[in-house]
Amino acid sequence: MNITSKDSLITSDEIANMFTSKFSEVDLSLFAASEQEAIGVEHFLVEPKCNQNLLGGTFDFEAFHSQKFFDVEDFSGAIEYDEIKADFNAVHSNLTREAQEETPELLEEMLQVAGDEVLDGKTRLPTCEEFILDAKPADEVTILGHGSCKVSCVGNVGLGRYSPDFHERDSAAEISNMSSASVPALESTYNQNSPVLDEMTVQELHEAFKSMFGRETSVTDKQWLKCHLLFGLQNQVQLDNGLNLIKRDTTSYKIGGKTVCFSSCDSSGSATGSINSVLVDKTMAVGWHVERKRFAGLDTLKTSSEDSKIDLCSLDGGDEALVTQKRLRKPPKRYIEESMEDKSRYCKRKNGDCEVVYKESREKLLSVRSHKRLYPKGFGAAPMVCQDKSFKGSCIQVPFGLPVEEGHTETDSSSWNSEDFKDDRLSSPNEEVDTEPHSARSQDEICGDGFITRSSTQKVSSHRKHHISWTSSEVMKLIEGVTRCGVGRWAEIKRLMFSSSSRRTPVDLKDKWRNLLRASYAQLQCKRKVKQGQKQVSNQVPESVLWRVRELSTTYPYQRERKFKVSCTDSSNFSASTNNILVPLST
DNA sequence: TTTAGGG
DNA sequence: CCCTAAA
Repeated sequence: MNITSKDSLITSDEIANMFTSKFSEVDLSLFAASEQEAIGVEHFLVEPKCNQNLLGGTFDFEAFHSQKFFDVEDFSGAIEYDEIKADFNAVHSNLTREAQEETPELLEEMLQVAGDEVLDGKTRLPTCEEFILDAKPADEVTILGHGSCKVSCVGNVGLGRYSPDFHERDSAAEISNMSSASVPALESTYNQNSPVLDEMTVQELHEAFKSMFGRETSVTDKQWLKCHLLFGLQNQVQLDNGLNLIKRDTTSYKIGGKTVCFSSCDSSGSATGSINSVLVDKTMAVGWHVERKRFAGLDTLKTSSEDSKIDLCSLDGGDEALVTQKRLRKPPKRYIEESMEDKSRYCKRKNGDCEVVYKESREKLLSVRSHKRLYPKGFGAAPMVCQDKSFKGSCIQVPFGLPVEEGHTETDSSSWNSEDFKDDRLSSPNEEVDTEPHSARSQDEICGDGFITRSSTQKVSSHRKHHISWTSSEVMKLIEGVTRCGVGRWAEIKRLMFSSSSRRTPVDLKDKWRNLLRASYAQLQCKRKVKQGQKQVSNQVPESVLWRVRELSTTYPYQRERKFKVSCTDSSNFSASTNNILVPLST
């Protein structure tokens, strides 16, 4: 069942529209704060009934799947990162057709979450958004908008449980999980609530609410307060646990002399899921399933190609929060990894450099959205990454430049010295500091395991290779390899000449060759300009070697660098270059 | 997986 | 040296 009509195709732009203008027109009360919190309460409290109806058998994903009411593959496949192309109409019709007798309205409502009917939906939307918006100060609401709220909802509520599966496009599994596993937990947890919260008076709950969300509330409904507090608490757990940024066994809140603890199972176990689900509106099942797919990357940090990025930067006090959706270049994996372990706590604003101070509660709520913070490509030299507090810092800034390589000194020309380059073992005595155990003298094998020793000295999980200077022997081997195999056959050269060296990859060889070529060319330039005062820039590599490089480059010209070569020096008397095309000397 | 090329 | 695209 793969009827993807144009009507059901919702682009992100449309969603944005729907969530700003139209949606707010439909029901502004959803975004209201204190005075209308009652609405939130109402919606919130209504949910269980609705859920029971839905989940009591009427709406069963498993059944749907098995009965082929819609094709799960198509369903998941259609929901791509930037576009939601799911065939909601088809789903909708099937669902309603099937279950109309029982709770047609509820189904209707539920499906509107995902379908485009959401635009004119008179019925209320699931309370997840309402809830979160409701829990925020009013001044943020308009800025945040609906889409970001979605993210928060998704990120906070559901991801932890499913994160391990995100990379698999196995919607069937997820869906069946949803119908079978998470729902019972959800129901029970919801009804049980926290005993600690039960004991608390309304005043204490108010206090707790204030400390958690940073504002007062006029609502005196205990249940409502408890729900909100639970939500906040589970946010804590979620952040600490589900996102795996930091592992903590318990998350505790000091509330009016009482301490509410939430234990969190490590590594996103199912228990987390139950906690997560406490406040999830079950009618969101369809809706946020879709959304979740869309923002899957938020949780795992496993960046998959280019997906919708939630660009958020919360400013001091949270008086404004910019939420933009951008399509940006994905940051290098290393960048992310280094970000994760960076201890820096500073986050610079785009235009300034004020340190960001989050309010606790807001930070928790927002940070999930900012979890996958990306930087614009041309953003300057200091992209920023806002992370949640689990990092011990609101934001971290990772310099774009390469990490400073401590303790390594360039080998400079000493490796070549006046000696010929055959004395590779003598070369660059400072090189083996972290690489080659030169005691093992043999010219080829020295490279064999140096890498291992280096890895132990590296920062954990930083896959950045330290700069390893090329030794004269390596250069010679490279040249030899090029001589034999030709330029471009780096893998072969690697196999032939560097088989024992785990630290030089074919790409390295390629890069080195490119550098050599440049060096040789630069040398030519310098030479031609007979500026005696000019120090030989390329003194790292003996001229003879560069000559050889040039020779080879004429023999095996790079298409691209062809314009370099030959030029002067009568192109040597290198006999082998019989068939080389001597490019006429430019200028 | 390898290669080329940009950064 | 890293990253990505293309093959």
